[in-house]
Amino acid sequence: MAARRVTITDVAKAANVHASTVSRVLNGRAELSLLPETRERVIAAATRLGYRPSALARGLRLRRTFTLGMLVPDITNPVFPSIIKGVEGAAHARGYHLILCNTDDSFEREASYLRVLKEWRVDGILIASSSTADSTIAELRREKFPFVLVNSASRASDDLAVVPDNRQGVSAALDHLIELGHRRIGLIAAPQTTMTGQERLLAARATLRRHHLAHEDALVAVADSFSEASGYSAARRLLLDAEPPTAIFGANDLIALGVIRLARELGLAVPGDLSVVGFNDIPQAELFDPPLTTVHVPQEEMGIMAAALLIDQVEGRHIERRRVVLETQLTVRGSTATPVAATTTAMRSA
Amino acid sequence: MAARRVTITDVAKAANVHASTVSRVLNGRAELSLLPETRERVIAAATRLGYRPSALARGLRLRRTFTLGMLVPDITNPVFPSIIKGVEGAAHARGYHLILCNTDDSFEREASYLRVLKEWRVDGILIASSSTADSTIAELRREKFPFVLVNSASRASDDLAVVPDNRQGVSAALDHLIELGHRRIGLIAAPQTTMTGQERLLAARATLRRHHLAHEDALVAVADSFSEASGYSAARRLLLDAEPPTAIFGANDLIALGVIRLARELGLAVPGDLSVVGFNDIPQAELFDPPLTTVHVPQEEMGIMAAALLIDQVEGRHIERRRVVLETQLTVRGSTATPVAATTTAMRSA
DNA sequence: TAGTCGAAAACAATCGATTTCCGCGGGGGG
DNA sequence: CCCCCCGCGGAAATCGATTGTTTTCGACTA
Repeated sequence: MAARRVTITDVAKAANVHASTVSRVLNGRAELSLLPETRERVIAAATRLGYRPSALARGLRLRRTFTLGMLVPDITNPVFPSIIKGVEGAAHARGYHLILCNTDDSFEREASYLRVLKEWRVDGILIASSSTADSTIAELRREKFPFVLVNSASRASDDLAVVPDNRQGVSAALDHLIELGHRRIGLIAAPQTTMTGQERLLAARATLRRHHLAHEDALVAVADSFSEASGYSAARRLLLDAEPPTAIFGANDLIALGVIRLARELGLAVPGDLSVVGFNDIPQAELFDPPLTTVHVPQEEMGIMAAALLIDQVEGRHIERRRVVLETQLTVRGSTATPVAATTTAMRSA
Repeated sequence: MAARRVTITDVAKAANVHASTVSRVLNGRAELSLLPETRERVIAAATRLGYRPSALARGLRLRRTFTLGMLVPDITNPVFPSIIKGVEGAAHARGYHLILCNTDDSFEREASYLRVLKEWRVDGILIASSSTADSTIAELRREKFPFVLVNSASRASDDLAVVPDNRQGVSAALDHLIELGHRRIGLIAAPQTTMTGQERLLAARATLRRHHLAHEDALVAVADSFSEASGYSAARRLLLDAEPPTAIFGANDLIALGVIRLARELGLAVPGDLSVVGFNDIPQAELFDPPLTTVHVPQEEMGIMAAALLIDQVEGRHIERRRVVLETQLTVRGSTATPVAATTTAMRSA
């Protein structure tokens, strides 16, 4: 291995002072009385030796690490990189960095990582992992460990959270479909073990009810996960039905893409035979075939705000809103259109 | 804050032994002589108190952290999540975890993060950041700090690296275009400050030369980055030319998507008027409009192998191949076709 | 000239673990 | 009967920083 790392004592020796003096020079507040001459000598020695303080030792002593942990369920879901980017940027700007943990939608890995993060004494934790067991969160809450939920809130409304306005988004998506003339609208919900999954399904049902539309069980399928594959297989249950829907709302974009893939395989034209709407507006959504109509969520901003909220809490700053709800906006692209049946009807009646 | 953390001394007191004994019980090798009775007492106390050792203290003492750092240039580029997932999984399986750093293609952030990672005494570093300054790598090399390059190798062939076979991939892509009948093939290279950029451009030129095809400057544009936006603006320089190419090879998928976006805006049909090939085969590549013909790179596997290589090095295991080159495979989808001109010519000659 | 004050820097405790070195007591061999 | 060795586990040093407390020393005052 390389030559022994340079420690504070090495610098002290080189500058002919005591280690504590080095520490004071390097990060003491300005009002500390130190001879300018000493200060310079220390700084010179430190730079000459290329001294870098050990984050481990400092963290141990300070009981602070300036590090945040982040739990993400599946980093290959394109929403998350955007969120992470936001978090990372905001954290960096405020002098923190990030330990990222991919939980792969597994409770065990989530629990395991949470333990690891605590062992590392991260100053706070961001949880984007929507399936997070309530018990896990409850434990954090009980321990008063700083944490913020991103992209999915907990039932206990007092937890810090940054979320998209699911209700508004879902409602806009379905309003759009209905306005286009769709009456048989299929829903592919996300796992009901997740708050996001529950909220979006609830909102969808409410919207349909508001429009006095049927929302029979035959029109609802629950995907196993937020992935394209799950969307694909859940879509089977709707599209192979005797009376399939003319439009499908997927609880997120990947699910919607899964639907589109199946539709294509079945020879259904999208949006000709089937309209599809997603949720999130992942990057490149407009380059898909067809360009995806979806509910836009300000992903990077969500990350930025979550990091800010967490750091505010960590630093004991006053927090105004404990739950930040970000507005969403329906982005209409090419995957939705007037249903064929409706067109025919309209033409007949004309 | 919560009640004081449980330390090893607390456990020791509870079990009526000395702290050193607790340490021995909890992670002493089996051959250590300890009364089974003591062992049980300690374990009971530890679980009862919910003892979790401080990674900070342990790392300080052990001079090992079982943590890897990873530098990524742009996490929103869909190749990276796949690679990261591989790295993360492999690391986790071997008892390591990951600090992920998004450098945003900035030298400064890269340097800054590298410093941070060393301060944290990570056991090794994975560098996927293709633009990494040579000086940075040289420093790591000089310090004998364990590191592995992922997805892009350094010129110094002795560095550990896991890379796709750029030459083979690029050549397959261009062979394909040529076989389809394309003669004016445009190249959109990636930044020539990156090894990946250089290698792919070099390989492309070599392939064209092999086929005795022109590769005039008018047919080559260099993108500023590996992003869709850069691909888009670089494509301008080729497609707005008096005699535009009938096919374009983009140095990665995002660049290719940028080309497609521009083509669409210009009213060019892809692949009708313009064939496009990318590199990497990012997730969802087949769902784009048109489905992207691209060179498949085993991304997750690349991550897995890189992590394995790094950990092997960290643990002092013997390393067989210092540079792992993974095979690529051209995946033909919908974005490439016979050029219109060629068709016409063929028909004429028929 | 002794005493006081204050600035500057050294000393030492501490964070929480690991590990080397010892001490104690008992059993076996000489 | 004494000594040695071994099994068990305690004491203390160590990793590298930070920070409250002392010490030192020069200047100033009475």
